[in-house]
Amino acid sequence: MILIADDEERDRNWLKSLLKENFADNGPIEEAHDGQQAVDQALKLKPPLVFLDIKMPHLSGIKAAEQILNALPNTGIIMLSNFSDEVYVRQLWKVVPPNGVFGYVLKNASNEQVVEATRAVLSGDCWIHPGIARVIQRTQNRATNLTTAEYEALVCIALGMTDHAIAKRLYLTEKAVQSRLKSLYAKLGIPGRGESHDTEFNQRCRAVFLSTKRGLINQSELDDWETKLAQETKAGT
Amino acid sequence: MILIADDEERDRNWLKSLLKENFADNGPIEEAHDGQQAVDQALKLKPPLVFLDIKMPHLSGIKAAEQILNALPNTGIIMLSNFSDEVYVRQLWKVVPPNGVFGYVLKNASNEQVVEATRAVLSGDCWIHPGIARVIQRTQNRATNLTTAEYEALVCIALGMTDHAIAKRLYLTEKAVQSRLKSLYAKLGIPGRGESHDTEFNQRCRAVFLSTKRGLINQSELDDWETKLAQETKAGT
DNA sequence: TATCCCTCTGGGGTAAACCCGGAAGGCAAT
DNA sequence: ATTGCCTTCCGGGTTTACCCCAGAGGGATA
Repeated sequence: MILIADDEERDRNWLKSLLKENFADNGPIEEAHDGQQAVDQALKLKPPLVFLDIKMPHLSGIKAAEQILNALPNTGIIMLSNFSDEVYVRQLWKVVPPNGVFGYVLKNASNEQVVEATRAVLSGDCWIHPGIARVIQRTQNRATNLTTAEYEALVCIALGMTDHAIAKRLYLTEKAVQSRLKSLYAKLGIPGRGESHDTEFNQRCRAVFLSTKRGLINQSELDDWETKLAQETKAGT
Repeated sequence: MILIADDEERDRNWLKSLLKENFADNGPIEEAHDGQQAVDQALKLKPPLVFLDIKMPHLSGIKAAEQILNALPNTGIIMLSNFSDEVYVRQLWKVVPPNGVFGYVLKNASNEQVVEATRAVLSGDCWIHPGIARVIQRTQNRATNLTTAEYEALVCIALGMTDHAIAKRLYLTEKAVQSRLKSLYAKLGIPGRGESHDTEFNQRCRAVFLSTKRGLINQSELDDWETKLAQETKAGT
């Protein structure tokens, strides 16, 4: 029994036919169309292996994985993602138990790679797509890894908030916010006003650009944050 | 004879099998792996119909279409895209001849939609994916459509440039840059400092956020702009 | 021709974003 | 406990981005 959760029909079909060819003895293949269905199906059917697309309506693949692993820690999880976004690796690291079994494959992976990953997870190993190896490296590097404080500030400026608005929202001084931003700029390697005379940057926008480029943040995540923000400010007033 | 240009093997195979099933009498199906190959193949084979993925290495689908249409104006073009990004519609509108024959389908289209689009273009009609209908509407709406000047400014702030840097680059006054930005903010509907007391925004970052959300700009386009920028500044000094 | 819109220009002001140094707190090491 | 290190926070300054006003030239439309 293998469960596939993906909102795109084409990807589901592709994966299903691939699994049917190579893993016919692992029982039937079930499908889910969003994160919530994936959790429901997983808790009911208790499959040993679940494929989860990261970007799904209602409930992201990460959160679905969290809920599934809470109830059934021995479930093997293979995440599917379109991009090697650092946001996701970052979140996933917090969710997966230290010795959990999981795989991470990009959607542009070859068929062989997917089969390999599936085989690995089924036999209790992990399989990480080579494309995100350096991303994981970066999340563990002191000089470039962002702290939670810096990450919060990053999300806020990416949404277009002012220092004052960020301060009010996070219960900080404006100075504290600026301090966070300052260290954020430093870690992203953005030159200040004095240095690097040939290229002038608006650090705030530059930080957003570079972070998006490196996959520290991405649009769909930001959209989630924005709706969350709108709800809280509505409740707050 | 039908030519398919896409850098993703999976998408090529999907499209190829789909075409073979439904359009077997249209001759063989040729493939290209990037934009440059697509142009070369098209000029050599002169196929009546070409599928072009927008996001390809070396040469984007848009530019490939431009070159192909320059040499063979009667070629039918069907663009493939992952997202309903306004940038592309914007560019495509300039490239395609007024009465040119083309289609635009998103990659999450159903098989039926692709067949429909193919049939339409082969018989001399256009086929536009419903998902981007409103985008096209927006590109023709006075109040929300961005002018070239505003678009240039948008790209620059998205890259993280300061007013001064933008002015120097576009040979303008800082005042002119600010003027462009002001009208840009207005069209995006971003409130200024005085108005809307509950929500404060850094207009600059907010503009980038909203534009990305609405598909006016996207990361891969910005990356292209940045390399172009780096080259020109290198040549300029 | 008259009208509209876009764009650039100018002066002059306010508030926000950024720079400097310094100091309180947690954490690890020895 | 002391020393170091890092993160986070604070205060006093400078620069940049944004605001309001008004006006003029170019281009398209009618």
